[in-house]
Amino acid sequence: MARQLSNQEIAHLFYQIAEYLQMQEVAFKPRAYERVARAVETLEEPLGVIYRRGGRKALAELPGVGASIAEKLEELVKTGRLRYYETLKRETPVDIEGLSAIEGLGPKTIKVLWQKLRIRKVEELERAARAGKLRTLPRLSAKIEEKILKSVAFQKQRGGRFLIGEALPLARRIEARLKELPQVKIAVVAGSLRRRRETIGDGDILVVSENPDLVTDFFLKMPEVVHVYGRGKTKTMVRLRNGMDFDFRIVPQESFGAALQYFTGNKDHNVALRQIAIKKGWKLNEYGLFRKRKAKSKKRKEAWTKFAGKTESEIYEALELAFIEPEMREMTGEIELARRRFGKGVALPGLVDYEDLLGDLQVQSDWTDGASSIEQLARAAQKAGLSYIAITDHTKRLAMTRGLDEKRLRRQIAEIDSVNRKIGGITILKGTECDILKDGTLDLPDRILVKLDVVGVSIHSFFTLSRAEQTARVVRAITNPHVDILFHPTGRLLGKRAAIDIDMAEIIRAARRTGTILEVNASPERLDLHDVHIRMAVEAGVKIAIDSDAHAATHFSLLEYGVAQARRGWAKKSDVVNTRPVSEMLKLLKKSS
DNA sequence: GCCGTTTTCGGCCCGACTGTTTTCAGTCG
Repeated sequence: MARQLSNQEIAHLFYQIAEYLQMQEVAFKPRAYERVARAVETLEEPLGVIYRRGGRKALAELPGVGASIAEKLEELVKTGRLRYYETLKRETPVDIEGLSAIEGLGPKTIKVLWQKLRIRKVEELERAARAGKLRTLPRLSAKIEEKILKSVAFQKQRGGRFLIGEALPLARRIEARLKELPQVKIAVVAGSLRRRRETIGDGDILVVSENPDLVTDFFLKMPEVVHVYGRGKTKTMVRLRNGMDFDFRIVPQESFGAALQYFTGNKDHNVALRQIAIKKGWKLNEYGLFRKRKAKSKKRKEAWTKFAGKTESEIYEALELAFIEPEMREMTGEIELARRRFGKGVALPGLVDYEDLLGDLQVQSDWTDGASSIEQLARAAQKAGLSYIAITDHTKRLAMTRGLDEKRLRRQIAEIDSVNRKIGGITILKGTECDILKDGTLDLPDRILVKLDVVGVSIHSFFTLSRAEQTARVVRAITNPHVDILFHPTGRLLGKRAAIDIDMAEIIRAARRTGTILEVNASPERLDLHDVHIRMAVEAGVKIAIDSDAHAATHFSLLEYGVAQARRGWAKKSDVVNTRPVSEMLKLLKKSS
């Protein structure tokens, strides 16, 4: 049996196929392969699982997959190989991913480099550029050699995507600075940052100003800017010191809505909107929504009149769509939903809001690996606008954190009682983040769990059990009648540790059966559950809790990322238990039901 | 290669910037 390729690997393969086809100047096919690559990347289940359940037919039901691509996916799942790809690779045996990652290098140039200079990979490109060999080729020059060398150097120091926890604060600092300029009417973060994706490739910021030159100068003089890729009247692209690329766009006031819509994306969502416009005989671009003007004379070839574009909602309205929140614009069914909801005055689907959280159900204190005392945490939470928190320190199996045993937890319970008496206006709940042991039993006995208000459980060991074992382990843990919440269900650490292999559909069914709440952990390197699983959970009627997992009094601000993640998972306020006052929230936990 | 609120065939988003160009190709988002 062939090794099972991950969805990510299959997507990479398809991206490469798209590049090869572009190289051959094949029309339209590249986009078809890219579309499937993007779809495969965001699937919640491995393709192999989908195939074993429903065969080639199930593959063909994926968006953008027809008969031909379904057959190729089947071959990949069954054999781990794809002859079509291998043929393309044989014809042009180049490191197409590495080379296209170089700024300004696309399939056409890569093809010429291979044909004329036999350049296959980045190191060979670098050597040829240094030797001044590229300038002998058409459309290339000494200047481009320099550009390529600079880009190669950038590539080496770049660490891929950035966590939203780093990228968003950086973008907001830039946004705030621009807003202080009297020439700037509006400055707003757009792109994947505005959609609050968990990781960010490039930053986007949109500005309305009547003095673009001056504002662009100001932007380029910021201390963070280390390189300028290009500068124009409306668009300027730079590299920042932390390695992140940043696009800066300036539009006139009357196009602000259209520009914000366009620069927020995502790409597929925008394409869908433009297609709707075309069907109505209109045109949509970043300047507005246009309809054809009646031709007065035949000499004027094309005349368009703008009739919407000042605000985003105007655009959606004109296209007969209910307004779609940025976090939902990922082309995963939001357009269809917006079409159905149009004109019914219903926001879709009424997402949980950034102001909605009243409590936080996972907080660690200095009793284990947190940095702040229970009292400090409570006061900081209060300042952050919360009316309750649960102290959920680790348990003894996690020895490196000095995890609590039954005895110390009893002492902590007494301590919480005393802090609760001392400070008013906020309720401190007694809780735990109890370790799930290898066999699915818990690190603390029931007789102490029953004393607690909030019992969270989580996995911190045996990350590599088989899917079946891992699933059974967690199902057993949450079947315990004292367990209220499953904390960070997949255990992933973005950029550091993969998610455990677990059947999330089964976990969601078990959560539904047992009344267990699933956590959306707001810590930027976790953001766990992720969006597709939140959506599955919410659709199944499972409640979620958005927790900061605070390890210090300053960490309650992280809750924002958890709310963003929940919104990306289409969660409503009513789906989130800690949007409710403490007494109501407690009623949703198991022991009360 | 995919797909259907005009279509099972004939379409497929659209504009900015760069460099080497005298009118545009390539790349990017």
